[in-house]
Amino acid sequence: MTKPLAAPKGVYDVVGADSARWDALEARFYETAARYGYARVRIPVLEHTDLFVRSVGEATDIVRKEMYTFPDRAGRSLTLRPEGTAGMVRCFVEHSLDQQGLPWKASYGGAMFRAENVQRGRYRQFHQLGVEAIGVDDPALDVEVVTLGWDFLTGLGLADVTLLVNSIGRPEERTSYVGILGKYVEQTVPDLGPDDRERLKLNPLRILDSKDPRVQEALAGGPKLRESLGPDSLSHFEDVQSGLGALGVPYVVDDTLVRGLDYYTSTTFEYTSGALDAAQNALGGGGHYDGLVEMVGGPSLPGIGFALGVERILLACEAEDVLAPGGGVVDVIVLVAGDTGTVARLVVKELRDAGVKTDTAYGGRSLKAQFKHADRIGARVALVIGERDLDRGVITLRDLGSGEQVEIPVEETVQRVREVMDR
RNA sequence: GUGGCUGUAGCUCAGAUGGUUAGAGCGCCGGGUUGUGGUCCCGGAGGCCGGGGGUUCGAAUCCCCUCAGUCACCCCA
Repeated sequence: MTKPLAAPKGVYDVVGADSARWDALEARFYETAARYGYARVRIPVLEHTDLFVRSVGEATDIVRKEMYTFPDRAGRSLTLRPEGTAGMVRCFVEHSLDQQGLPWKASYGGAMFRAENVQRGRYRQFHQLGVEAIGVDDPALDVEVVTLGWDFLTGLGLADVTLLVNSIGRPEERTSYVGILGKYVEQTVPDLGPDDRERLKLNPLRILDSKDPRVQEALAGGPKLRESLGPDSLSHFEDVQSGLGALGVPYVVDDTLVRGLDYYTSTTFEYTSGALDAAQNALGGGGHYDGLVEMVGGPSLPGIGFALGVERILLACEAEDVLAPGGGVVDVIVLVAGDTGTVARLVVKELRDAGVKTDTAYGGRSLKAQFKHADRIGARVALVIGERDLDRGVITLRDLGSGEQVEIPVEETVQRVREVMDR
């Protein structure tokens, strides 16, 4: 016996009904995105490290301590993507997709990697579904993107979802606010904790997330980001809000909503679930990224998008008891009684060719055991290919739901099975 | 990365103060029904008690380390 090997920390297998739910979730997402005109693209999991350092931002936790980075055999530094937007923008730039009509609207999904400590709803390999719309600056496009995510989440049956929106303005507006804010906080709360001191140094806007009640109290009476925004930013944000209102999408303005990636500008938003534990309640989020395309080496074009966490959504669905897995793995199981294996396999093939999900019992076990197996895997119909019946040109069809059982001519198999399935 | 809690059969969990062959329920396999499941009855298989080291005559039980999970912080999906 070799030593049992387990999956590494923070990664896991998705098996059985969980996998079926996963498939259903993904299918719903891409279908929703397609209805909004977002076509699916597939981008690599591996990128040059520099892409993330430049786009996500050197000061972010992701880049500073959470990336899976390693040299390839030629010594180039590669990184397992910690998020999807950077790669999507790189794809857009690399293929000059701005030449194909703007905005470029695309959806994507897949595994992301961050070397964080593991918790429920937080893994080292986790999965996101997202969209990006690049090339046009129009508040109506913001509204479309935010609405798409909202439609998808609520369309799953989730009721306890809150949409938070904010505007963090242009970089220069933010810089001036950060200066005011930093001074204000330092003066009001001179003995800041180490966490907040670090925040102020590396990413001052995140002081707004402080857990220190004194800081929160000070912030309540302090300068607001909104007050540093220019008229363009303000009117853009107002248009977004009125656009959401016009479509009946409920939102909450949260002026402390600051996202952790450097490339965000202007509109930011987040979907949270009240059904999840407070610490891990974000289902997803996104925002505008107006300097990113240029930063990656493309033209100066704006973009907006979001990413949703598959694991978080699945957790929320579980908590709200929606997105129940559908039927069994197979509809029909073909059982063998006596020396009829050859005929049984032909019947199986015929059903499969006809598009019926079909399995059969292997291993030459007793009919009783075969029936138990049929029940176990959730088959709806059992066909018994029996030696005695076959002599008369018939097989036995049993409806496993009702227990009704009839003999049918073997050549009518597909047709009779369909009749049972349809009722 | 830091701290708390947890780790016994496929799953959920019992195993006071260390003491003989580590148990239950469910599940699985077989039989009762030589061709009939989901109910019932009977039987069986399946455990380096997460891993390593230590204390002890003796460790699932106590100590240390390690791995994994979980919760919180941090951060985010």
